[in-house]
Amino acid sequence: MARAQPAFIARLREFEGLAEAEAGALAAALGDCVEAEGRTDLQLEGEEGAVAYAIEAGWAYAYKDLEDGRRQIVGFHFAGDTLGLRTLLLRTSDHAFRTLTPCRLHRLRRRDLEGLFADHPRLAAAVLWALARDEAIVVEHLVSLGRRSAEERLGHMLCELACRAASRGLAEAGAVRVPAPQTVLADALGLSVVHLNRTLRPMRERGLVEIEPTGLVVRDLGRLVEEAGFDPAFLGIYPDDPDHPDHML
Amino acid sequence: MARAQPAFIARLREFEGLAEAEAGALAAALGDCVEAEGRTDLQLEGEEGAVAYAIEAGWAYAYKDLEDGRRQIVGFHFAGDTLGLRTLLLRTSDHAFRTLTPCRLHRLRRRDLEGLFADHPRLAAAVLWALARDEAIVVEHLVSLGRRSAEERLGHMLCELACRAASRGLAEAGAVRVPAPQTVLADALGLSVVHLNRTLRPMRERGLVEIEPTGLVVRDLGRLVEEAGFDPAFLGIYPDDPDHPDHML
DNA sequence: CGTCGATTTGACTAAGATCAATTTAGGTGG
DNA sequence: CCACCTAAATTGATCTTAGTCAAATCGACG
Repeated sequence: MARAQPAFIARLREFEGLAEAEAGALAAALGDCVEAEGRTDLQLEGEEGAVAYAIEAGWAYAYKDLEDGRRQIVGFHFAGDTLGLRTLLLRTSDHAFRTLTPCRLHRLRRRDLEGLFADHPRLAAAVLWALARDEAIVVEHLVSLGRRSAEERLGHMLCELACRAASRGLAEAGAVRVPAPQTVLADALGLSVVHLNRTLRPMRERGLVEIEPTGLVVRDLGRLVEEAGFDPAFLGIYPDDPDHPDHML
Repeated sequence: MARAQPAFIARLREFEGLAEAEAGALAAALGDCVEAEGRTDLQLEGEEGAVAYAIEAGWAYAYKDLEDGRRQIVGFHFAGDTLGLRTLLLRTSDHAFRTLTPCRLHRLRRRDLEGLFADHPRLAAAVLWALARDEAIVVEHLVSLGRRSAEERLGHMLCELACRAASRGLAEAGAVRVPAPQTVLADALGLSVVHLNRTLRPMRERGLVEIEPTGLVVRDLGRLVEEAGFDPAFLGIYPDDPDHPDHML
């Protein structure tokens, strides 16, 4: 029985014209899905050595804990994204991953990945591209933390998340749900929960976002993008081109 | 006449056992060096399309300007590092590069890189590794900006730079010179120059660093690493292993 | 009904920014 | 050699942003 193509492969193919054989080999390496509960840490070490994941469904995030309990969230990931690939490549484990919602994940073992690159070299180039794109997002996040005010950071991050999610079809009725509690958003933005909450208020009053028990909902992405002065170019997304597959909302 | 191996190739080889043919092809693609003056922006577009650089000598940094003049420096780069590779791969140009000192650079054209990956697929894996390592550094920087105090940030960044520089043989008599004025350090750390200067003072008084006209000099890296609680694991450097080639100072 | 985590609000504090001089040190021209 | 210029470094005074502490509220769920 033929199965639908894994989300990670679909995303790679948007960029690199992968041959059937390559896509097939990658699909074989991805194998079956594991289920993970919401709000749990993901294991990066299995019985067979280091693993990374390709997300099939659900949201997760990468974070780093400091010794004294402070925590910085590095980025959010969902269907089509990869988790821990860098860690797998570098053989270090400098940070951790945690689910926000229940997730369906493909395991990626280092051994399999190495074999894959040896047999299908173009896959290395494709993964290289995926990694470059992830890094562009991290860099933009870094710029926000270094030089933008709380309000600007929040606006930019919500734009980034909503644009990415929308471009992968995760918008519901024109709205994008970010299934993260405020504690998590605060740790991503380098803010205290209290200050995040206060920064959020004016945005809620203007109808840009809404807080629901299941997470924050971006109600008016267009206006948010405009008010935040957000430029989605670094995402490789083209929101103004209705003919482009990434056109959203 | 045989020339010494470019620094970038030497660095790749530390990690991936590249065959002679691969190293030779990469060396051919790198070609001759360009000279760049200190304190000048690097062009990312040439007559032949987008270019990136592999640094042979000198220091440079990647930065992003915001509309209103604020600036965030993303990272510092020197011999063996690459500049603009991500931009080249993604075909976007979301930030810029500027030299600190006079630099000797190899140009890397997109066309050449694509041909290289097609002919020598293991090079794609090697570059993938280099990119992963760069990203680990960016992530650590991001954590600093989000959750560490000015003093902690400064300590960590100096450790990172000094460890990296030392591991590539850029230490002089046990000291590492970071050829950056305080304005640049401040923009990297997300601080004002005034506050950076004040944060620097206690470190100078304790003899950890020194300010000289040509830049900041890290005098006692060991103590700095200890006081900052810096863990160089994410750099892929092993300072405590005298047998390892990365052993420093 | 009670509990627990998440959210919200108020009052106060602190880290770091901003503004405004002043000093320093190299480099330049005379 | 000296006067002068400029970019960088330094210092003081004041202001703002965001953090901390503490308490109250809310909502889902057993």
